[in-house]
Amino acid sequence: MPKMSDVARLAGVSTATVSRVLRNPDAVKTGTKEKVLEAIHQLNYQPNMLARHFRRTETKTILVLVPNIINTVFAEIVGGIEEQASKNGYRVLLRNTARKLEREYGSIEHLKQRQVDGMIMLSPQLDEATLNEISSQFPIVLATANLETPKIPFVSIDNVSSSYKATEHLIRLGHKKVGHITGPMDSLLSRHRNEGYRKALGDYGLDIDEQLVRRGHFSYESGFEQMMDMLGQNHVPTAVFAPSDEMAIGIINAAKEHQLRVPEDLAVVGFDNIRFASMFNPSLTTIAQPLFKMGQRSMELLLKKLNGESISQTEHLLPDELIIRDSCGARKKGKLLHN
Amino acid sequence: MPKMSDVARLAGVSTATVSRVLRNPDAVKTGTKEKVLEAIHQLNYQPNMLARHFRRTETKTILVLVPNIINTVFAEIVGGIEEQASKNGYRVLLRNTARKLEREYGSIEHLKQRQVDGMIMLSPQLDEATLNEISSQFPIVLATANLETPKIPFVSIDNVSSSYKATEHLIRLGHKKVGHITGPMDSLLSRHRNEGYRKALGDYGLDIDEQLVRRGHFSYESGFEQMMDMLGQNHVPTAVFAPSDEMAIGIINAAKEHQLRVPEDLAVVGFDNIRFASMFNPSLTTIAQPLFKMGQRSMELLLKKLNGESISQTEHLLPDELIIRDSCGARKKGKLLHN
DNA sequence: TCCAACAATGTAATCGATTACATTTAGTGT
DNA sequence: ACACTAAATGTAATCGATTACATTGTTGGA
Repeated sequence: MPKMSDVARLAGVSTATVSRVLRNPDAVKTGTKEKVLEAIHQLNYQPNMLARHFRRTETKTILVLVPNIINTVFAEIVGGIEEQASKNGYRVLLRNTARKLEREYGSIEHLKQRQVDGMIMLSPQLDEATLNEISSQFPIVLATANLETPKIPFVSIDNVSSSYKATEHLIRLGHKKVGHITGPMDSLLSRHRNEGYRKALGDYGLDIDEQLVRRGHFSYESGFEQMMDMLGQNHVPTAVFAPSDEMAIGIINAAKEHQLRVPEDLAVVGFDNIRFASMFNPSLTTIAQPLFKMGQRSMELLLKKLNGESISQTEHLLPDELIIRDSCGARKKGKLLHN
Repeated sequence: MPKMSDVARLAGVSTATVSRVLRNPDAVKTGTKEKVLEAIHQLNYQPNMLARHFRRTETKTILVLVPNIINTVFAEIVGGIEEQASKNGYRVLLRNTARKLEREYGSIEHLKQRQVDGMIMLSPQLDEATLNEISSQFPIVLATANLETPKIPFVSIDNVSSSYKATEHLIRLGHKKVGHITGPMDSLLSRHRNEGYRKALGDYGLDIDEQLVRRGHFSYESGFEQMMDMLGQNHVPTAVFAPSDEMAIGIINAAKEHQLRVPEDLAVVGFDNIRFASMFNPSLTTIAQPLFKMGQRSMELLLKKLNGESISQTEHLLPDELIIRDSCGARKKGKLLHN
């Protein structure tokens, strides 16, 4: 494996000049440059990246922390990040936290040791104080995370307004008893989606019936179980808003177990617009998050930080969209009733 | 940021000793070791990994090449790889090839430049000669890939026997007209699944009706379209084997479009046992691949290579399983008809 | 023609951990 | 107590690219 000094010798110049040809070509005369490039070509020289990274204290690598890579929502964001990263000469280190707090802490070590230049955290669980602390020392960006007091750049959608929109849609279809199964309430994201739901009911003069609000945790299972339980009572909703598509599917399957037709007997709106939302039966009305774009944007922001550019805003809310399909009952034989 | 020489000074020893305490503690007297550890603690010293990696020409990082991270099948394998890697002090670099051959070639550069210690390729598209060439120079392992002439360790399931099993299951349920929509035929994996299907029909004395065999490419869309087309003909199967669950769902939806009931009018068996297989309606009978385990195993094999251990076998076929649910008609009211 | 000013190139120190080799210390057997 | 081996520690070179600073070359203007 030839090194820079070999190239220098062959080209009859110093290593400094070779280095300049590589990293700052304008500082070298054309003739010299050609000699060097020719030597590089002849020897098939590749710079030793480990040496470069060591010397420059940079890695051209970023860390992406994912709660669970198997979740398509995260996988899609990671896809966006990776695309934008590799387009800009950065590599992506993937780390699964399995939602364990200690693994999030562990990643800080990685930054401290300069093993990566920056980090993007998807749905971090660390508290804001800790996150701010990290952010003051290292370039980080958050994705799918909202902050109470935003000091760190983050990319998200407006979870309150999107949930409002979803709930409103059900209300405008004539539903008075709109239920909601929440995500885990220690997550601000879940609280926001809950807030949007409540706001919509309030704005339309509907009382919030706490019996129709259950706590879940985004999963199919929690949607199914909570809905089974709710339908076991004699007090039952005619529509439900779920903060994830998986949950919505669980809810629909629970309804089917109870011989209810969806959307006729129970209208359902989900969240995320995962790939299967359109394949399911009935196809899911849902809020589409621009996941891939969110990933790209997160990386763009991180790149700015890495290049020392200032980021004016911290909140980066991308537009979401209510996608109307069959699970809400707004479409009859391909025709839309409203919206 | 304190460095090793700072620790050495504080502990009153040489850097060599500090280095030994860190990497080869048995070579240092207990007393000295304690002094050094105390100094490390006092200074909150963290070794500079970039320096270490440079000096040792190793990165403790492996590259994982994925055709498409958004595909849950790959995401799950990556999950297994990541788990096993981080357990062993390795980090995982993720690279999406987007099924582009040039990106697979690009990854070889990464290896050449010693930016990673090894690589795991998921469903590589490179030809075997090229793969062998890479493998002779660098530690690599393949996952979800079968090889015609196996010289490189790879982890897979036996795609022929699993497809045989799936098809046989349909035949034993009484079906004579069993169709198949294939994956892309430039992939050995697809050809193997096709082979298993044909073998089963042959073994049970059924002729292969080429009108019932269509070419697709694993996707929902291709399943839907091919099935729509097939059902448009007057020559129609009573059962279909699909080489992916996504495709199976597409097939079922196409059947529904044609007012066919599944499994009564058309029995369907899928492949992969993705998360949604059990949530779909009807729930999918499918071949379960141990994806997470396949990821783990791939990493285990790579670790062996990285540690210079010899790997006796190249073929590592993990057990798959036929999961019987509702889409094949073998279960009636919770009871199994056979198997 | 000569010198100032700048461009181009070279010299050598540097990044921080590792490790071959040298030296010192401890331990063993007679 | 002595010689000798083994254990413990130290010294200093090394990995390869980068870059501050030094030196040489070039150009334009008087």
